[in-house]
Amino acid sequence: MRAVNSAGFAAPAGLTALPVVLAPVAGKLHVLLVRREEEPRAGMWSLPGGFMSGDERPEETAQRKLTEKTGVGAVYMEQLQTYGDPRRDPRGWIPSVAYLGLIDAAVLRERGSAARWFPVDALPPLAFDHAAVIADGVERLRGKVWWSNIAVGLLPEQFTMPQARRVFEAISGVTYEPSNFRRGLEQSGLVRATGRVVKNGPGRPAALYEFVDRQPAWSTRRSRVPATVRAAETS
Amino acid sequence: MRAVNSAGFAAPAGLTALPVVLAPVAGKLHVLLVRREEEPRAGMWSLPGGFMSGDERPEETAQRKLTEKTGVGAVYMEQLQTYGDPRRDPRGWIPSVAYLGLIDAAVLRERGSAARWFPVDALPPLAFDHAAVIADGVERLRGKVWWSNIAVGLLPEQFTMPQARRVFEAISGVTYEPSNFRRGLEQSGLVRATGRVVKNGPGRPAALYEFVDRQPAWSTRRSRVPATVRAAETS
DNA sequence: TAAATAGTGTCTTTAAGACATTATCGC
DNA sequence: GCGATAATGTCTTAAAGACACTATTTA
Repeated sequence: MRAVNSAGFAAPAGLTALPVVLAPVAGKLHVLLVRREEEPRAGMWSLPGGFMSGDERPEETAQRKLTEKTGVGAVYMEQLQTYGDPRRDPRGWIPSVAYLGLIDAAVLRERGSAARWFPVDALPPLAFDHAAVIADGVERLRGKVWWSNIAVGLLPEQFTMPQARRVFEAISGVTYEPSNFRRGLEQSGLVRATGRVVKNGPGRPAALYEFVDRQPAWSTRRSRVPATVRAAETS
Repeated sequence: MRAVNSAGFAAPAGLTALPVVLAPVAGKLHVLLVRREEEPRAGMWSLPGGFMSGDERPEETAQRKLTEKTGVGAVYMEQLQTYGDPRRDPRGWIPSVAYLGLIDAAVLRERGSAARWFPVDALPPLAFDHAAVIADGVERLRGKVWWSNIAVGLLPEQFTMPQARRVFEAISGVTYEPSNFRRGLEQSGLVRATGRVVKNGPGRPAALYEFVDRQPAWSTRRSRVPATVRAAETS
């Protein structure tokens, strides 16, 4: 499969959007996969990508493909990177622009769709280079979760500290000491108490928190802009 | 300008590589720009990009275009992101894959080429969305410089602490207290002393350091994988 | 009241910022 | 010796980890 544009330059045979949709399920980070219905690699598990059409922005394509194949949209979507090796797809030169999508796991429950959640540390054989793409998505999420409000995409509008803690634990794969977790998240400046509490069964009721910002934002905690505070004179 | 591939899908009219080449010059971070020779936007300053050919990997194209237009290659090159809005280029749907390139500023000295260094905080009017692309490159460099050995691309093989400090200061735009800078860089685990020293003029001779790793690597300092060390049991 | 869960307080260790002091060069 | 530059040491503050303790619910 080849393509040439009207000016004679080589052009890709197509451009695909490739959403890596992550969510914590049962305490572990999972990724959403679908079975490929067409050749090549028909029957294999893969990310729910698809061709871009050139009349919408790439993020829109990623969202649309996701919705078409799963019935839901992601709460959060950001670009990861582009995989453009000409030999990555046997059909020809087809670069993929990968996206990281996050979704409140409670929303999507594999409702008969072709999509299924797999733990990111126990993936089935995957088509193309999708295993590497997933690894990049997981790394991005782990790297940002404490420094940005990216977890907006994984928690309900209001949540308790233990709830947030379980989500963070699923993401990073470590166990947080509850009081230190609380202190860390409060000092991040990303969340605030709503004043409300919820009671679930026995135990002290939990206070409800919410994100200060639901648009992408960074923690107020210095992300290594240390140095003597005397900023270099901006000449 | 349009393109259609042999399977009938819409395809981009072309795919360009867009290197954002940064280097500290005279204590300030600069970016390498060229004058556009062709329409559209002929005569405007722009990043030294060019069309990918489909027979090389995108990073190779970025390096090649850079070398063609400036006579030198970057020491370090990593992908930033892809700008794929169909309306970003008046010629048609032409996504650009942006790369961050780093170079030892001493190497390239605008040797009559069409390329020129501009301070990143005093850019001329730029073609297309290149101003935003440069901003993304600068942000990536600033965000990584303390946490990875990305500065390998900006320093000679062996360097002194004051030398490294000046580079870091140019990147971040702040002034570091020398002894704290030294401690921070040493504790990063990224560099080691070679045992050699250099004398330049008056003053105590400076010890030479080198990067432990010249391939991309992360600082050993915890990048917020805090939590109780008892990692969650990997089941 | 006991078990369960949430939240508070505090002690210790480590990293970061400020700054004084010492070391080694050219002249 | 003196000025210049590099390197070391130390005091203070703030963040991170461990852990004991208190609070509020259901049964």
